[in-house]
Amino acid sequence: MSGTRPGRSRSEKSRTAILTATRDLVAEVGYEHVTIEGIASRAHVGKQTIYRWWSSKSAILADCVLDGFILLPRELLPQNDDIRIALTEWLRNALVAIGDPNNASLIRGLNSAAADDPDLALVLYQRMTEPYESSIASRLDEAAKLGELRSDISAADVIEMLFGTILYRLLSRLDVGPQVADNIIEILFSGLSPT
Amino acid sequence: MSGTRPGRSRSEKSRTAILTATRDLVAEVGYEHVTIEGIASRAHVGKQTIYRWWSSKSAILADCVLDGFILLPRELLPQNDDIRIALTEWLRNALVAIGDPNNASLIRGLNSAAADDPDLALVLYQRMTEPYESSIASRLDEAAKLGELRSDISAADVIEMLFGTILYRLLSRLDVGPQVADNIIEILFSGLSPT
Amino acid sequence: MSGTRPGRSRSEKSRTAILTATRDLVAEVGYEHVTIEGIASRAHVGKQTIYRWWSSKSAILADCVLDGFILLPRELLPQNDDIRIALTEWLRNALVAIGDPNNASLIRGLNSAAADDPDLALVLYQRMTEPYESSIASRLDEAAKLGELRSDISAADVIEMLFGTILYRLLSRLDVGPQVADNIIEILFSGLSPT
Amino acid sequence: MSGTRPGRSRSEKSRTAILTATRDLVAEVGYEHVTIEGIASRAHVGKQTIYRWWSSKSAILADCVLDGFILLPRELLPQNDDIRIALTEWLRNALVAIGDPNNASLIRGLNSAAADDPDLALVLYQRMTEPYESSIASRLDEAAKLGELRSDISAADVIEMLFGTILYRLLSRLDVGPQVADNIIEILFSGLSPT
DNA sequence: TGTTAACCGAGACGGTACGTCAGGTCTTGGA
DNA sequence: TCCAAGACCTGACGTACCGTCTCGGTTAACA
Repeated sequence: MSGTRPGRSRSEKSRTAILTATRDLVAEVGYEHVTIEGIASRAHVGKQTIYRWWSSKSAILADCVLDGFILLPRELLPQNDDIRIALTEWLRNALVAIGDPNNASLIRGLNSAAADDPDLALVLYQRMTEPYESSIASRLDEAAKLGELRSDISAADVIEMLFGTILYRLLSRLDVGPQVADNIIEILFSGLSPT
Repeated sequence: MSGTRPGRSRSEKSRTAILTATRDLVAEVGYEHVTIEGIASRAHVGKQTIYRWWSSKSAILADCVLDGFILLPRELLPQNDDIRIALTEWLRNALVAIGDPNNASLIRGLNSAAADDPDLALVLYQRMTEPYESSIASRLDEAAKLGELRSDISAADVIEMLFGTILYRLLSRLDVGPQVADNIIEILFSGLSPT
Repeated sequence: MSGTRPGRSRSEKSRTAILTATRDLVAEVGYEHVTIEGIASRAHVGKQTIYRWWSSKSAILADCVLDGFILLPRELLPQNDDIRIALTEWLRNALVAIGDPNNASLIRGLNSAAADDPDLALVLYQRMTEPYESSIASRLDEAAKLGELRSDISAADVIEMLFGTILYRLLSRLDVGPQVADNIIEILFSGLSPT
Repeated sequence: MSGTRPGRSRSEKSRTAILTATRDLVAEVGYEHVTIEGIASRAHVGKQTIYRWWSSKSAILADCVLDGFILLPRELLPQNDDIRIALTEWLRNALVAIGDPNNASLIRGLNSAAADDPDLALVLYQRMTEPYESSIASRLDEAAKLGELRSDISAADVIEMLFGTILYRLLSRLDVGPQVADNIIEILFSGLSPT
């Protein structure tokens, strides 16, 4: 009653080589200029081995993300008492990380892949932001319970505004300097209305 | 006494046909699946005529934007006395417009083009958002003068947060329903801090 | 225990289809109007398959000749006791064969290919005339031994004059009627000097 | 009742420049690689000026020949008393002339043009060989009258054999050394039959 | 002395074919 | 059954020329 089939089993070595090569190539030349043949060549792998396990370039990239081959520097939310200071710090770190050309290329690549394969966009964006979201969301909820924040605001909406602002800066500019972190947090916390 | 060069002059008809075909194809099949040959064929134009005037697919798309062939529904800021109500209305309209599949495809296409050609991203994003930005910015400034808004906040930062949030929703989801407009504006105006 | 390289081996079917299509197209439209795309299309073959194995149009034609895909009607020298009658018969047959429009087109094509690719001319002309030459040369030598011909004359020179005369007629005229065979042989055997 | 039309008349300068450029290009790169654009560029002439007066590449080449822009070194038949010595000398000179790479290229080019445009072949070959033929033919006739040659042989046939042999050597070999002149003349005069 | 019409160089136009790159499939021999 | 290698057909790439069609400008005969 074993589920094992006859024949040679999948080569973990090839799988790893393919995902590594894909991630590196996306960072180096951009998603659009990555080719299956280029991946196969760099990974010392036959094209058929790629097509046997993945259906498209974006699917490989998706696995890169799901298997942790692509990992933005996971800036954990600093354990500061003041939620506002913690968030400012985190945002500034995130902007610095994104400022690294390698990371920026990767994000732009993921962005292209998502634009090309809308069904994939959900998976990609969720996995990319998930680790950050969970820590931020719990911190926001906690702060709300402590009365440091309004409690009638959805953490998801806040996070969406944060990530959207970061992504927009990345896509619309070549530089994504961290200097705006303070402004964003100020607006986010105090709002536009005069006091 | 003239600076005109010898030879037949550029055909405005061909130029228009190429830009129109490009815009339509991007909306129909997505930026990555648009081919120069496809554009030439649809525009009844020789490939060389395209390559004579543009250096790449993204350059054509850039001209589509610069020449107004791609124009998101230009939602003017409603002339409401209350800046907050006006902005909410505008954001809701914008989200509805972006919810139209045709517009969404175009934006996704522009996004891909920008990701592939970073030097172009600046032009693209600026021209895309320019008409909205100017009207919103002046309205924000005006409101700040009237004391309806804080005056120590950069309108550019606010606008960036608005557009970022919209773009993020578009890219990370298949639907971009207008129902979140209220939440966003609420956060933007009142901030997260408890009153 | 084998020198075979890895990978799929060359398709004999494609090779044959390409050579056949080339030969037919040269005969149909003339060498100059044959295109690689036309060959590929007629042979139901990818262009790359052609370029993988041949470097130019003339190289394909060379292989057509070397592999026997182009074969002028191999007029064997009639087994007549009299060398002169045999040669006259043969020359007349050759002129008739060359008079066939299909054959004439092929020869014209080979001629163009040779003119375009001098390094190839040698191979082409040798292979084209080889079957005739060997039979004629041996017959001439034999006749010389029997005292029917002068023995101080190079058979190669004689053959060259024969083929040259035929080719010249083919290239310089639209018709290459067989009626001159007698004249040529008469000159060749008896010479111009008065008896 | 004058036939002259109003308007600018044809530029002789352009016509000359076109024919010169064509002749030079054929000699330099070979007939097949000569392009109309190349001719226009080299002659500092608009393409339209070429198409206004000629219908094809081969037609230009025909005019080159007809107008004397292409002229093989016109080896006149030496005025030797002995027709045989005169012919040998002439043939040797002709083979030397054809041995010059520039001339060989031109002849190969004319040959290609003729192969491509059979209706043109007649004109081309006739004009190319005409000057030689006339002098040789008259000399042969004269010799026949003097009893130095058989009188029942068509001079045209003899000339054909001579030119055919030369052309064949040119096309089938890279070198066309003059050393065979004696052999050819010997065969031509004495024939193959044993004395 | 204009006017008219055909010429001229230049060069953009819609196309065809070039030779190359990559896509996704199929076929080798070997693990 | 998987694997690396690599040939296969397909289709798009960006370029070179084709033959045609404007451009502004020149040049001759006619009015």
